[in-house]
Parts: sequence; structure tokens; C-alpha cells
Amino acid sequence: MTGGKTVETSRVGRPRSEKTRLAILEAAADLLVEGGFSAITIESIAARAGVSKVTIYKWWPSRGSVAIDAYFHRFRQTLTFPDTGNVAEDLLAQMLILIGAFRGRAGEIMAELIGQAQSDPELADTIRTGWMQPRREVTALVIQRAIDRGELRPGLTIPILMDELYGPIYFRLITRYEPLSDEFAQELVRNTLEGVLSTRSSIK
Amino acid sequence: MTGGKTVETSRVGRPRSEKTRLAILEAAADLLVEGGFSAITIESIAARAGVSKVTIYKWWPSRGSVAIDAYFHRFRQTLTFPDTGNVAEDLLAQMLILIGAFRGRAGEIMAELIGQAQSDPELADTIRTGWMQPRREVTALVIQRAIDRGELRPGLTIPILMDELYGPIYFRLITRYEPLSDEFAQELVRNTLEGVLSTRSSIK
DNA sequence: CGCGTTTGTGTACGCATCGTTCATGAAGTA
DNA sequence: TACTTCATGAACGATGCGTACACAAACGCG
Repeated sequence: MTGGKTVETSRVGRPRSEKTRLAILEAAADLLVEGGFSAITIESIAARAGVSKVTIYKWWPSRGSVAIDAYFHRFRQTLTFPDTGNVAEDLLAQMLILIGAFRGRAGEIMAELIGQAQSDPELADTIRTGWMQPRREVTALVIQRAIDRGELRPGLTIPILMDELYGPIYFRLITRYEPLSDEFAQELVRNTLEGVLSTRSSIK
Repeated sequence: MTGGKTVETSRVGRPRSEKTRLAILEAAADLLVEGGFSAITIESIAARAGVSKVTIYKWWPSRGSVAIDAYFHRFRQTLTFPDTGNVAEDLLAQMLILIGAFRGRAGEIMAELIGQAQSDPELADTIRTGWMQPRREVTALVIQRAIDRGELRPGLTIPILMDELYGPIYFRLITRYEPLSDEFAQELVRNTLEGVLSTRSSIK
């Protein structure tokens, strides 16, 4: 539920300390970067932020929710809407930004957060609505524009195409079977758009 | 490390009790099915199997390794090698078996195991070598045959194509954004092979 | 100004689980 | 029989959890 944002502060009484809120998020983000999700404990955050445990429990329901808030606080990127008129370029541009971030510490932490979400439905929901959803909306726009321009087949199911594009990325992020290289992204986009059958390889 | 298999038993002395080993795996599998990964604790397994904690610690290095051994013990499926002469059919057949299993409890548990693997490198390695690798080898065979037959482009990178096919599956398994339906698998295979560009939609 | 309300602190507690240690007995081989 | 290895049972210190209590701090309102 990411209590840090959804819990309403009442108008009367002592107002919530923004300084304390930020201290908690910064401390949690530091711990995430240094030691990963397992380094996040309510006690460690409280100690590092110079804050009482009770204060954290008051605003966040679980350590997972603090972690994801801290992640967004530090790694949230501005979503770009490329529009070059060429769907391959648009998709690739989006993708390169994402995997560029995922190659660093942000990727390792995201993998851990997704991992924890497998046994924490609330965390899973936060990731879906706070991370996946906005990105999927941007991608859906790019795809819809390409359909409107006649670049893509009109009959295709947009969510499936998005899974084809980003599923492999998250798969590599999580399995670490192969690296998230730029070349991978390039061939991924090309294959997805053009297919892999040899009967069409002569075309273009 | 899945100590249950890799730790060598010496030739002298009291031999390892097979009955105890199976009792541990059965108990762990039961707990997995009933309560998921979080229900797996060394203490709960020991209690259920009627076995000492120390015995478990002797043979497995972590609860994750017991869990994955228990999962394989119960859900290991026989890998099929379809060879119809049509790459689309071969891939789809493989895929339908997998997502059929993933729609059930086995899928939920696999998602949890992958999740835990994000903060347990040893568990991650066990999943790679014990689960992913054998499946990828089968798929690579199917793809290689199709290349040899001339069905697929010779220049394509096989690991990337495999990620295109199975990345979206695991992505849906883990994000639960959309269901793992048979229709999804069908469109996924078709799109992957033929591409999604409209300029080629008229062909065939 | 003083009051009520809400936020934040500090301490302490009971609880659960972890991973390990130790002494002891059981079950095989040489 | 001597030796080795396996398995048990009970106990331990450590860690983090979530909560309770009393108290101090900061704000709006009458």
C-alpha cells in the first residue's frame, strides 16, 4: 500500500515531519543499494535514519512497502515518449533506456523486489501499479500509433506484443542467463517485428 | 547445491537413511503445496517429517535448497521431444505442456522459488542448472532442426529466440498481469515466427 | 493563551525462528 | 570388537518482529 503516500494526514494536530519521512526513505534506499533487500529491516532503517521504529510502523505496513517506496524515491526515471515515426526506433529507444538502468544496481534491486513480491501480494500490487502500469501505458501508446500509421498488423493483441518485447528483458534480469546487452535489445526488437521465418528473410 | 544429491556419502560408517531422506522431501513438498515457500522452515519440515533439525542441516545448506529438491521430487515432468517437421507445432506443443503445469499449483510454487532465488544465488544456480537448462536444451534442439530444415533464418541467435518464446511466459507467471492461456501461447508463437509488421501480413 | 489532537521518541517486552553446540545412541564396515 | 558415520534430543545466544506504555513536540482552533 505504500503508506508513505496513501495514508492521509489529518488537518489538525502535529503535522507529519517531512524531514523524518525523507530520512527514512534515504536510509532505506542506502541500505537497499549497499546490501540489497535482505539488508532492509525495520530496525536497521530506524537506526540509520535516527528515527523510532514505531514511526516507521505507523506509516508503512511492511518492510516491503518501505523498500519499494525507497526504490521509487531514488530510481524513478522520467518516462520518455519517443515519436520518430518509425515503430522500431521508438521501441528500441524506450528499451535501451530501461535495460541501461537495469544493468546497474537499480536492476539488481528491481529483481530482488520482484522476487519478494512473489510472496507478498501487496508488494506485487505496488510494483504492478507503480512501476509496470505506467511503462506499459507508454508502450501501448507507441504501438497504437504504429497501428494507426499502418506499420503494424491491426489484429494483434497489444498486451501480448508488450509481453513479447518486455518479457524477455525481465526474464534476463531475473534469470541472469544472458546479459542485458544493447545488441540483445536490437535483435529482440528486430525479431519481434519481422519474425524469424526464413521465407521472409529475403524481403527487405 | 541441493545437498540431497551432491554430498557424497562415505563407504564406511552408518549409511544414510533413505527413509529419512524421503520423509524430508515429502514433508517439504507437502508444506510447499499447502502453504507455499513461506511455509517452508527447517523446523516445520523437521516436525512434519519426524526428523531432527540437525539432520536436515547436515544434508542441505539452506531452506531454499530443500524446497527446490522437494519441488523437483514432486513436480519433475518428463521432457518431450516433439518432431512434427513443423517448427510452429513443435514449439507450441512444448509450450502448452509448460503453461498447463504453470496454471496450477506448480506454477505458483515455481514463481515463489524464482522469487526467492533473487536473494539466494545458490538457489538461483540450482534453478538454472536443474530446471531451465534441460528445457532450454530441448528447445534449442527443436530450433536447430528448424534451421537445418530451412524453416528459420540461419543468422538468428538461438538464445535470444528462446528468450522471446519463454521470457513472456515467465513474465506472465511472475507478474500475473495477464493469464497464461492457451490462446496467449498460440499468438505468441505465431507472432514470434511471423513478426507483427503489416507489410508482411499479406504474405501466406 | 490554553486545549485538544496528532506526530514522534525511548524503552521494554514476549514471541518466533534461526543456525549451532553438545552429549548420546544407532547402524553399518573392517 | 573397534571404528566410523548417521541421527536424535535438548538447549543456547542472536536477531528481528510487532506491540505497549509513558512522555515530549508541533500544530489548529476557540
